[in-house]
Amino acid sequence: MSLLAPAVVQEHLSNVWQKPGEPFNVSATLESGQAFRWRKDVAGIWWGTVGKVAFAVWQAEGSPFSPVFWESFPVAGQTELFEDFFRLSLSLPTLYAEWESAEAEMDACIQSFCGLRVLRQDPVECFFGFQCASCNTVIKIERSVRKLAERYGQPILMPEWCPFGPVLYAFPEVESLTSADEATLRADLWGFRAPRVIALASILASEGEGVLHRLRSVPYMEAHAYLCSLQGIGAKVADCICLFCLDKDCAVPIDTHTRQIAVRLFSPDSSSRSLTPRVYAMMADAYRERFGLYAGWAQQYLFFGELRRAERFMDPKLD
DNA sequence: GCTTAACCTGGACGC
DNA sequence: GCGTCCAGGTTAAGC
Repeated sequence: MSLLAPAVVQEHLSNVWQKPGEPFNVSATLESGQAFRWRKDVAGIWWGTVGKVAFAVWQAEGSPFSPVFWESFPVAGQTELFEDFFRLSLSLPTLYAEWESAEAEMDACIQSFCGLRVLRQDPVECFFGFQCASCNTVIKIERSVRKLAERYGQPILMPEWCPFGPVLYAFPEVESLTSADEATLRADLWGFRAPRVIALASILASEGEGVLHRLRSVPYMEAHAYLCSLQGIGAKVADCICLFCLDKDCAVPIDTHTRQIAVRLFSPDSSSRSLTPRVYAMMADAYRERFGLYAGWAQQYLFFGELRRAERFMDPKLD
């Protein structure tokens, strides 16, 4: 493994993030199922957008303590936004010590995904991205969300050396989605979720600008209750939104993977029980009791480990 | 309070 | 090539 950045990185990514003793694993962070529109090119550079700003990010693979090179577009050097999105002000080693003493299985996850961070995404993109997740596969979610941005989002002009085209697209404004066409969304694989997108956009638009952003400043339970009150949003999607964009670090989304983990680690007797609201709450509380205020972050490590295990089971060549 | 079926559809898998 | 099953969920009806 070489820590030497490719020529294209040295030439074009002029900003560097590195903090002694503080890990940041770019690939694990962006591959762990939190965000659906980041893509890696052949040089290993990750490309994605945060609001109306596009980023290119590179780090030597498998080296979470190595420098991270990055650039933003169209305005260069958006350090505050970069550090905010990747939550780089949060120190992980302290959390690791707490998690390892709470759960033996965390040790292997931390070894494997050291530096994985929970993102602070744009609430509108996160909200609609996880709309697409119900009864779906990650590949199809990524395709559908990307299509949505291309149809209704604002283009961001990219430099000629960007391999993903002359423009990337910002995620659409809520107002743009209120006038989206259901048949078009269905053609983009949104399926039965298509009318929900339009209906939810109308509700959010009627609530006034920034209704989702305002949830960042209310307690977790209040934000979760508001999201669950919306037609088509259940406890799992509400928890994904709370964790990945609303600063609710204790939110624990219980899906098929995190449920398997909970059964294995905390409550083997619940393996045959249906995931009713009561069982959902019980499992999420079990994570919080064990991992504390950052239970959602700990869950993300265990979730990613489970995901990787499932991928290896499907395709042994990955070993 | 729990179980079940319906909602879309691409891809994997078995035949 | 074709049929069947599954996937990061939610909802409402029936019990």
